[in-house]
Amino acid sequence: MNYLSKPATIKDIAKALHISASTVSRALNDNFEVSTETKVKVQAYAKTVNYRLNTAASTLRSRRSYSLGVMVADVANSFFSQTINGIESVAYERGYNVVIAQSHDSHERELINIDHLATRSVDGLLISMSAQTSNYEHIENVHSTGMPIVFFDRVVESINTFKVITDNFKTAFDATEILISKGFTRIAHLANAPQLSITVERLAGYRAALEKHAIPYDENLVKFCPGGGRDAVEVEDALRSVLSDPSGIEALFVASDRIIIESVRWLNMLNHTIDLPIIGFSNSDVIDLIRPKVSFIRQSAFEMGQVAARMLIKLIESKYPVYTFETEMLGAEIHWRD
Amino acid sequence: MNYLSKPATIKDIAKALHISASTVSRALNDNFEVSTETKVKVQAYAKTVNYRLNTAASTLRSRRSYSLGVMVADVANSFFSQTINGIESVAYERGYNVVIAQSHDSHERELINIDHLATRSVDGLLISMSAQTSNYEHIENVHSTGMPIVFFDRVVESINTFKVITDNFKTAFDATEILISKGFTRIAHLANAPQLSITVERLAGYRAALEKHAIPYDENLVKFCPGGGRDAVEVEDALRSVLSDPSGIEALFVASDRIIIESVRWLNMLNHTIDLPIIGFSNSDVIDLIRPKVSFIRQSAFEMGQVAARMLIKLIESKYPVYTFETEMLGAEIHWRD
DNA sequence: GTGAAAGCGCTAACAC
DNA sequence: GTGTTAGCGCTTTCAC
Repeated sequence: MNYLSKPATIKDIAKALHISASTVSRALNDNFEVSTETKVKVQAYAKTVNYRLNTAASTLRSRRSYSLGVMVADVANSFFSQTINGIESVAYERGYNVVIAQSHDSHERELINIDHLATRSVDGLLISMSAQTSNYEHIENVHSTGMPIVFFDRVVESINTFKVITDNFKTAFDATEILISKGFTRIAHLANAPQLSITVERLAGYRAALEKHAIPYDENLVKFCPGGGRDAVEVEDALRSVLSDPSGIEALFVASDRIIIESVRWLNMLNHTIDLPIIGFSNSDVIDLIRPKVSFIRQSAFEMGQVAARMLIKLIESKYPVYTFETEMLGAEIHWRD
Repeated sequence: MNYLSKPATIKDIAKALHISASTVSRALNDNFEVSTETKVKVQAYAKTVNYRLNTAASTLRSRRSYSLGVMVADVANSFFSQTINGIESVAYERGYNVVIAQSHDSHERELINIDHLATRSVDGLLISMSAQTSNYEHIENVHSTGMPIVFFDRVVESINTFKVITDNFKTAFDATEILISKGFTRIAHLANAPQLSITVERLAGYRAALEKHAIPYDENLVKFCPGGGRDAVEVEDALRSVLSDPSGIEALFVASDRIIIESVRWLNMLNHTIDLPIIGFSNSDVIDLIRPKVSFIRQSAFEMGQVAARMLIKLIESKYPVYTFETEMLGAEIHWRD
């Protein structure tokens, strides 16, 4: 317990073992040029003195930090926490750390955090956009410095890089069609913030399904929640609006977890006077315990994290500049509950 | 869009402005010795060239990273995500970054992550122990290097530093007493992993309440979940065991969010043949929507994060070694639901 | 297979 | 109020 003793450095080890600092560095990095003998000796000694790499020095010199920055709206959101777990699983396996930041769907917070992450010497960035962002200058800024970026879930069309998304169009289409197959035609759609890529895609899927079945699209049945459902009042307003539609509604298609929760909460407050089939996007692990029952669409969040992390590491480790970028689409599972 | 151009350094700015690098550094750090004139000039120019501090260099030189490491079991756990938000709110205000790592309640993962965090040059650590940890050598190791540490929620008694906890004894006592006041005497207790501080404290509160009301303590009604409820089977086994008690049980006191969820899920699978009042610790924001209804104990998670962060920053910024440490206790709210 | 030397970008003592 | 200088701990050529 040598309290407050300065951590041992490579130099210390070199001195103690009567070899050069460069050899110690090589031995610790398992460099093939070093003899097994010295490697073992160095590594053993390093352990006894509780040696810890000074990442700052290493990063400064090698220009590699072996850490990935992740930017999500909220870690409390099940979808994102699952994505993070996917990212971590790949990152750790490949020798990378993960640094997480939250935008809380605020453009300002996102701006600051992207900047923090970028300056905090990460080797690359995994980004899912905040609901309140419609100006992408801050992203373009770091991207233009050569920082590798991969978007997931909520992407920016105009920035040319790797992206991983759910097949939102198809999934929303299928979900809407299920409602139609149950005989519902007056289907309200509670959407997320209008500028999000996922919002646009899901709405398009919903519209396409209506169209296919010759159900007229009624814009009064579509309500956006600019705060992403973060504000209970906006959800309440949206719900109230579609529920008071003169022609009535028969079912509800909800584009996000948080909006589902607030909708259900509000419906519960009305003491179950309204019986409305609900289907929506949710990766919550307790959605099955919530009453009234909601049917849900589960995205492949963990897998999305994995794919995104693999893309990013590929980008980081590429010896040559990458000019061709792919967008990978993942499927989702629809769980219908009567 | 000078694509792939190397980021500007302090030297570049110095050269362009015909001043020295140190003045630039001072100007960027808003040092009082620098004239307002040069400050403005430097900061303006820095902005035009999109200057970003190289944290690695800064940290290496100043031995300060202005970032706090946080170690929790799971960011998906509402209690922890709320704590993290509290930590962030204080950290940002005081100019610190937050780096989050998850143990997933695995001792091995915790070991690796503590090491990563420590080497990732954070100025201090906020730690909530994993459920599966009973050997604290890895913590003692980093602590002995002089790394400031603050424990929150799940603390290690034997390590002498600042700690923030919920008053688990009192809260568990009160909750148990509520059940008793409703006329229940056969109250089962589903506990978290036995080595966690919170488990011990909550169990003690439960016992004390029984004792006060002269209800005999029956160890058959107390079941631990070593995995912290991470494994549905362990919860199922625990439940099955107390439910099959020959003398029967009348109510359930559950010590953790995850264990509540798994309990409710299992009870639901039995098709509501069992009607059992449940009270438990939960910071979930959807606990009110779950059926059957559960009464819940809400900890001051956000506040706990704030207090812990303040303590840590105090520790970090202290000019002199700190020898007297406090443990702060926070209250919790009990929400009874009929 | 190992060593010597240079330097990453920044900060902070010291000088004036 | 500003400049000079040294060096944080590490990696990586270039020698041999």
